[in-house]
Amino acid sequence: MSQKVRLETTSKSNRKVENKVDKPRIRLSQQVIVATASDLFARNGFGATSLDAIGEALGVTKGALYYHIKNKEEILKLIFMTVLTVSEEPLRQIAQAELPPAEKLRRAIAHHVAVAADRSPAMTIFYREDVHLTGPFAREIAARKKAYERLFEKIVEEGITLGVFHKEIDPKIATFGILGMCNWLSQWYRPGGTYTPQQIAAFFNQLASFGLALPDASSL
Amino acid sequence: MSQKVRLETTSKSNRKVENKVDKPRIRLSQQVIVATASDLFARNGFGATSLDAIGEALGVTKGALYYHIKNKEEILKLIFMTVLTVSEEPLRQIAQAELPPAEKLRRAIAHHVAVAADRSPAMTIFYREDVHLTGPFAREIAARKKAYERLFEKIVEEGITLGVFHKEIDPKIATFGILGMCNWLSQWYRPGGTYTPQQIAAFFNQLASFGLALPDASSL
DNA sequence: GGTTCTTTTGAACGAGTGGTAGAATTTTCC
DNA sequence: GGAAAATTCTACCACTCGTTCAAAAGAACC
Repeated sequence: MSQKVRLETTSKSNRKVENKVDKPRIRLSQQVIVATASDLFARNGFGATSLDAIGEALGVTKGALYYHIKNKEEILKLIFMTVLTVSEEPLRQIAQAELPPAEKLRRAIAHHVAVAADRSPAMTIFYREDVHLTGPFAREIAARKKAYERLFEKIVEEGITLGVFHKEIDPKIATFGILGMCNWLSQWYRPGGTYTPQQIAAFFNQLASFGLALPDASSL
Repeated sequence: MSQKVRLETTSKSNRKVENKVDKPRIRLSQQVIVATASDLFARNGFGATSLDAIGEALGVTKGALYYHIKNKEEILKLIFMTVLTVSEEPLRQIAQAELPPAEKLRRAIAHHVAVAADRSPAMTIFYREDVHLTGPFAREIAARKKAYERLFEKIVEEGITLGVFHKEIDPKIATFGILGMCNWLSQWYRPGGTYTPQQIAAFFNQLASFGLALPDASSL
């Protein structure tokens, strides 16, 4: 049939005499499958990424994948779980802490941006491929996603209640705005760019807290 | 699987009879195909939406679609073109107008939010399914998307140059933030919600221009 | 009614998919 | 070295999908 031509990596200790490829030869596991699949899903989409493609990226036939995973959807589920696991607890800590709302918001943005940047592929999948989840798991994810947003919203509400945030802006809309600002990272952020995630987070906090306009401008 | 819902073609000529219950029986055309496909693509994803499903939604076999469209990808292309067509020109007008940057920004946000709200399904597809575009068309879309962002960015730069916007925030990052805020609408906006697109746009402008924090707060 | 043009059908196709089973291979451990 | 366990490969299946096309059905016009 069609023989796939692969690039040969130059810097490998060839253990077997075969004109076969020498791939990274990493020990297969659920973890590495999910990691590799994340990259492919993020780049090409979940539906457009075949198990053959995942196997090939790992230097393995797709049959081998099934020893470590139940099926394709399980990979997707694990990616979603990873994002939630990494995201939820830190935000809960920040929300509960004894801090002024402005500081909470700053930390929440920093946290969210950090996750979005560190786990860029997973984050992309999290917000793009949720339509492929089905059944109770889909509902669980939706619920936890909403709970996460709610934590953000509470911080904004707290600021308004304490009189340090404008009360003209609806907390829900403000939350969606700020989260959208952060989540949009997955559309443009690339590691090694001009700014570090920390710097980006600082910019976003500046924007969300004080806006673009200079206070001494002509307007009120 | 599901049985085919039969149109009542058995009866006599029914040119003016509109009281059908089963299917809309709209005259097939490229336009209605694209419109229906947009809804399905937005809800279930491009890859997961079959031509059978589109045909069924229109009360027609998928073969009939091919009289009006070249192939599945063309539907996607048309959706992308629609979004750009509706978006580009108005923003260009705003960017070129003789207005203070703050007002330009306000109008740009209002415009973008309006498009995102009015064309919610198409907008969702525009930012989610771009991985399915291939060849020169993919590059063209990417270029025009970037050009659109650039117009936004110019407005911010102008504000900084004229000294009415903070110069601490990188214009590119600020633009990504604001656009992200708006584009995130596709994740949560539903027509008929609590706020109108105009109100949402006003909130977003408030946020982007002045931020959440009250100026007279303790901090600097 | 007859002719022509437009539109839809229905069936078929070929490629590609996720998934399975068992043989084959490699690793582990004694 | 060798048995047992762990892991991967090969071959295959059932199915779905996008696409094609000849034939049927409508519509329009005279």
